[in-house]
Amino acid sequence: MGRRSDHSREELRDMIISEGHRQLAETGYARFSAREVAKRIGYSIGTVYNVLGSHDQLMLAINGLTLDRWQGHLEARLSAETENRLHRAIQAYFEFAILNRNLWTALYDFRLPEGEEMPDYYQQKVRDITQIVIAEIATVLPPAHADRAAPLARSLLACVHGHCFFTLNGTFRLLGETDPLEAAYARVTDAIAACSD
Amino acid sequence: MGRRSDHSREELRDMIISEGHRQLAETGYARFSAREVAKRIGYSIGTVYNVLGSHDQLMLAINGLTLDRWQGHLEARLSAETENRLHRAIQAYFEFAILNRNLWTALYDFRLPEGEEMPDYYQQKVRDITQIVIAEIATVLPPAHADRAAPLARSLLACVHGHCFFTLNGTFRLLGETDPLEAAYARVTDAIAACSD
DNA sequence: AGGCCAATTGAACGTTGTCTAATAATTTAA
DNA sequence: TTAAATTATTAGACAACGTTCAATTGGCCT
Repeated sequence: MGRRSDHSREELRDMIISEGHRQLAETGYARFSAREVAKRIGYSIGTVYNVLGSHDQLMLAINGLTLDRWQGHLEARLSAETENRLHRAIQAYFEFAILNRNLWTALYDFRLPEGEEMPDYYQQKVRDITQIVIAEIATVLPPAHADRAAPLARSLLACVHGHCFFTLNGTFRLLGETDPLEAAYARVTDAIAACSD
Repeated sequence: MGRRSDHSREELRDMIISEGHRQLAETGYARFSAREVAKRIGYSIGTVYNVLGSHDQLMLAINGLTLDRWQGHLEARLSAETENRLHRAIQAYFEFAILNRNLWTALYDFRLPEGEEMPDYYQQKVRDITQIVIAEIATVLPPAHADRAAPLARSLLACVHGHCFFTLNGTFRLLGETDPLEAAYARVTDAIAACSD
């Protein structure tokens, strides 16, 4: 067959990515397959490669979509919340990861070959999410220490990430930790207290 | 051919695991292949499967070896260190991960299928490493708060893990963080200070 | 109508994990 | 010392994967 009028190239790209997103959520990164995506949307494997370029670029696009959803989730949970916004943010972090286990895990399972950098559009998404956290940290820090907000936010992001990661990969269950969210929140309040001496 | 007298079953198992370990260190988890391991030790792929059982069990055994090395590295760096042992421990954590990037990363890239638990021998190795950290935390905590050592150690392990993870996967570089080790150490001292109020 | 060109295909290739029937060597039994 | 049982090892088969690409299809323009 040749040109098909029912989908533009742009629409087809979106179809592939969103079907891939759906499939990744179901099967997880290890069992994800571009062939299966092609089959499900009724196109051949060749078309997927013509439109997306490679497995890596497909994964990048899918993970990018996950980042969008994650940011949306975070903003939704944070909107109209006036007190304890930091606790709410950490809760939203965990919530998204647990509700979208396969998608969230794939963000870190997938890596470009050594030496290759993430494309700009992807890097920007990561920075955007980080910026939300920086802003939240800035509001709870004394104005005199406003310059500490960015490095502190990066560090606390890593800290919360670690707690979330150990929750999902079973390490915390193995070690007998029963309330990882509160543990993460405790580390955040400790750090802010230390910075507000 | 049949039985070969030059290697006992036990020796062959060790050969496979240590050659797999070597190959994992070189190529990383994504490109690791049991077939290649077989080729390098001069046995066929079938033998590897007869001795190890499956790709998953081979990975488990290899990651178990990595955990052994990690614990050894940590103990070596900590031995005969009398002051600032906690700082030294975090440094050793980062050092091992950076020096053995592919091996360390594979500890978290590899996961058993959903629902399957890590075997006991593997869980015990994780607990053993954790116990070292618990002991270190206990020594810097006021005796009155000795019961906080275990949960605090778990949480700080997750925190340091997050910093190390973001260092190796490029997130920290992306965000402009230049000294992740000291950031992690700051979080640890903050937590201990808060617990020693 | 005829030709151009973008879109699409599916077969081909090399690689992977996994399984299994066949084979070879060793140990045990007669 | 043979014969039988046991164990170790192999290589080929299978399905699935990512990737490439020559061939083909069908809409568009002149």
